[in-house]
Amino acid sequence: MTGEATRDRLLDAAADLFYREGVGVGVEALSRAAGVSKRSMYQLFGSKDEILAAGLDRVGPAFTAYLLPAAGDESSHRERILHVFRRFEETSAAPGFQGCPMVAVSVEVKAPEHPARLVARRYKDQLTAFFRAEAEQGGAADPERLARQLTMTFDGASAWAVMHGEAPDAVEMATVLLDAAGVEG
Amino acid sequence: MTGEATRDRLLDAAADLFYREGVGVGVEALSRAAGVSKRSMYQLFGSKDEILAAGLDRVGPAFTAYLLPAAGDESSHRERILHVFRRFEETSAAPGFQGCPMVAVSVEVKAPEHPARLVARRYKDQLTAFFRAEAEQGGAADPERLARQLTMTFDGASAWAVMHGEAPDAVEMATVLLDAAGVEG
DNA sequence: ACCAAGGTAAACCGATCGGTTTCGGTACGG
DNA sequence: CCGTACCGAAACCGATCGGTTTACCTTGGT
Repeated sequence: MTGEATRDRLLDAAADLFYREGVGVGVEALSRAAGVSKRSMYQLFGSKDEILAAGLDRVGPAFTAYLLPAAGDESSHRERILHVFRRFEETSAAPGFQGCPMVAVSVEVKAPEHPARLVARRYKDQLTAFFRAEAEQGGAADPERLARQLTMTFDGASAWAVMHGEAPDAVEMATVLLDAAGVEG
Repeated sequence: MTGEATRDRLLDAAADLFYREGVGVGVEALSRAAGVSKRSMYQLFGSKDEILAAGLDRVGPAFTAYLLPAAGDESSHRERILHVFRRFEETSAAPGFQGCPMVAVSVEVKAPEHPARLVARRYKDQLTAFFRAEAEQGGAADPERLARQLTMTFDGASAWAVMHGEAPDAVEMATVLLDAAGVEG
């Protein structure tokens, strides 16, 4: 097996396992689940922390691509923003939903400068940047502020879903904020 | 030392340590930090999980008392709600803030029926219930919905603070929602 | 003065932690 | 046809995991 494939299998398993069971899972269990020997793991990465960060970085693009509207999307800026919250409501209702993976890692890893936390923040900032750009083009009174509020709505709804086992109405709340900011569509 | 005091010292240390370092801390470290022998720990509680739940339950009342306005408070319902977010902004700016302890435990512990998660949800529901009561008396169009939105604002702001190391403007966002729901004051 | 009750310290249990190393293959390029 | 680069299996390292147990000590009530 080529090194690329080994690396991919490892990181996929890492992302999945760390999300489902928490960052406390041991490298032994990870090795087993990934079908990759510890030897190979430690030749590809220097430590479990690096694997955690790289695993997050691997699912990051899928995370973004799933939430954001498709490339050729033609709907209004308001609708493009609401698309994110519709996607959210889909996933958060599914069994086994453990909250936003970026937030989960940031909460579980206490060291603020841990590489995985930097990765998590990067993807979360991507989401906020998307909101800001759409808010701006949508004519929001204060795009920066609205973007921050929408991101908080996303993560607040995520926390609600974790604690109550059911998705709250995130689209509705985003709508209120869009209305207040004067984003039509 | 009386049994009460031992129990209290243990639970205080547990709440503090589990919050600061995560639920992964070992019972050995907890025993050391609390100044309570493992023997005593396991006579008072049956397992680490029970200690975790009991520790959360011990700080719960302080958590609620800190956020909610004082008993004899005379301000408007709107102001009483905003009081919670002002309190939040105080704490979330402090160094070592790791997010809402109730959410943190719910994220770190993956088993949905873990006793500690039931405790966490109970206190979070207390907060939502407070919002709902104030929203109702404040003349909100849909008190239940507003209460849910305010709780999501609280937890969303908490997540933002964890990821960015600085408190977002939660009071401002709550204000937008109060305005939209027609709560004056 | 004495005896439980309840505390501590510390050894101990098997399992697992993150991480390293050894060994034996096996596939591929010269 | 052979070297070598990569791989997996598994032993191994000291440390720690959650939890139990033994042995000793302090304290308060009678």
